[in-house]
Amino acid sequence: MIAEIAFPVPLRRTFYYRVKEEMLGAARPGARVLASFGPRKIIGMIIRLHDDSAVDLSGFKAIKSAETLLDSAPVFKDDIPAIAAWMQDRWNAPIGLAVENFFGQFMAEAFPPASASQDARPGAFLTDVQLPLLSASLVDITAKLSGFVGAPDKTGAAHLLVGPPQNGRYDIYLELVRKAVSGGGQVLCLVPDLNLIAPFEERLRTIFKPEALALWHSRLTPKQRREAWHGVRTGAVRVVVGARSAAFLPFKQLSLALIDEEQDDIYKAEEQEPNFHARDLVMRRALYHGTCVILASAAPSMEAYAGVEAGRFTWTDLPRPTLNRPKVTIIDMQSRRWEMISGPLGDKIKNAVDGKRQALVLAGRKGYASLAVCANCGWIKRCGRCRVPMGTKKEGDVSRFVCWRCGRQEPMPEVCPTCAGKVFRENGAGTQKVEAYLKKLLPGARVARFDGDVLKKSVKDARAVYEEFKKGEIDVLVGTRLLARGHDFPNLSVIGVVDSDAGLSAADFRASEKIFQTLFEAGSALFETQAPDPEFIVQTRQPSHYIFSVLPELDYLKFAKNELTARKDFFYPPFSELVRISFASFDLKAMTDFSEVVLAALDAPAGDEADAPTAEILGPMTFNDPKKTKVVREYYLIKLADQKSLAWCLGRLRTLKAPKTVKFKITADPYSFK
DNA sequence: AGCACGCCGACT
DNA sequence: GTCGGCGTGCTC
Repeated sequence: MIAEIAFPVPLRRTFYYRVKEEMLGAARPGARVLASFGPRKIIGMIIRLHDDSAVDLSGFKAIKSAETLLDSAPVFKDDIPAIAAWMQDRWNAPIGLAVENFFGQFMAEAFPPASASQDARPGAFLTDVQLPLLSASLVDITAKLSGFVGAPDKTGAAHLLVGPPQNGRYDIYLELVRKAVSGGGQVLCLVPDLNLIAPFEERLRTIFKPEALALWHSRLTPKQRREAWHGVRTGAVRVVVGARSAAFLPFKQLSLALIDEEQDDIYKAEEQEPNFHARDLVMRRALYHGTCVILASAAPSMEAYAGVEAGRFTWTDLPRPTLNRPKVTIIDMQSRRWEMISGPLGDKIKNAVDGKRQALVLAGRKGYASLAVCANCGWIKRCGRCRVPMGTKKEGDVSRFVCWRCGRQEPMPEVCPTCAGKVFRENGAGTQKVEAYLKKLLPGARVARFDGDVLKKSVKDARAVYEEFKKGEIDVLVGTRLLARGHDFPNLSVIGVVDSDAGLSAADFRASEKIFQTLFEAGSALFETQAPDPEFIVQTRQPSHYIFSVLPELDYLKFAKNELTARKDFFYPPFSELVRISFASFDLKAMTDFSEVVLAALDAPAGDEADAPTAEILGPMTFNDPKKTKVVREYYLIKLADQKSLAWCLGRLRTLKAPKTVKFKITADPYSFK
């Protein structure tokens, strides 16, 4: 018997080992084995087993034998070999690293199989505390979704719960989680970031005993990590609230997976191998657990929405008050190049304050300005490390340069180093600059700021600012996108967005989606306000962008239908699978020569490979690396019809090795286009 | 990723 | 003459 083994190394391939006689009975795909790998001994996972005759072993000097078997019984309910292979086909994740992510620090540990007795009494995990009665508007919604939890399917369905986080979303979560656990299963609650874990856990803690509840995120101590992981494995833990890496936990029997803010692209792990998308991974795992997946969002991703259009997913609306539909105004900033707060927006804020109402102003970024230019000679300060233009921030009366990329700070010189000019023009509006401007514009008004810097300085102070605004002790609050999502301020009458198109990159096919989502979430806060005639004012330098033609109605469905049609017409996800291949080199010719080789490899000549899919190729997009001016870069986007073609394409690309002078990177399902 | 092998610079 | 820098290559 021959075993194909994946090792925790960044290689997209398996290795052949002989299975020893005494191991024959117990060796099976999914079992971990110790084997000598080059000069060392490491733990890998059996991915497949073959009869000796079925494998061509010529061309190998020797075939080693796997030494010891760690697992006599499966650790995971899921088919990990299949999932890891799929992660390699889908995200170009090295198969062995994909496997390793499921075990984490416990990869080399052997554990006794979980006993069956531990999950005998689901009631034992609940406290005696009863959930408060649901408000009438939530009863039907909860009943509908509960039905899915009780009758999970195996078709890969998901259920969308659509609406802003305040309107009872958490009340529904609690009901569903309780129902799932009462039915004898486990629950995974995935949240986008660390600070959403605590409030969620707090609410769960009222109905679950502490030992039945676990948190999972990057800042756990080793001890907490161990307890949570083994608790999930043995079934002692019934509910996990975690960030995206919780998608890999060894659930014994998952009966509900809840993905909060499903549209957040933080769920795509792109910076580190193995790359994966937590939402898609959980949905794949759900197939093995027969789990009900709930995707919650105020503005669902196009992937989720497409599932609804195709009839694969269901859609449930949260109640949404419609009496206070805000008036939306788009302000064209092209002719107002030097204005930060346009006249109309300034007037509305002033009116709001005069009428004892409140205003929220969202700026594109924290800090003061995004760019400082010498007014005399045009000199621009650049970061010594990153080569990107530096922004400025103020501490008291002292201005400093800050790099937006690496955070490095430098003192601002008295005079321009090239022309000795004394005046710097500071372009681009950060929260500090907007705050300063509004304080001048509205003498007497109470203006405050809430952004990452305030939060970093003191969480308590930031909290206080937030509470003061909520209580009406602050008239105008200036903040970043941090403030856009899911708040209710009853006396809010105006929301202004200063640089709404700051993130509208032409290269990113998801740019419209992202901008609509943030603006929609921000605008939605006005649906909740008690103030009459709320106004949502959005400044942009690209008013002709189609996003601003659908924004005024603040109608997600209208946007989604539009956007989905555009995606279909231009053959973008979710209608195609995307691969980005990027090249970087000091040597332009070597780079272009190699990229030609790569493109030729995808363009399978007729007869050479009959089953080669057709790929639509976009590019090259060429640019200089701002970090190192001598490096040239380019990338292509490859669009493929389905996951099978995607797997073929990645397999083909993997066989190509770049010359030493050229850096070559493959990104499957890319989310960032900087 | 590790780990070995290998080929050039500064040391007891 | 040797210790050790990290470039390159390999793992069934």
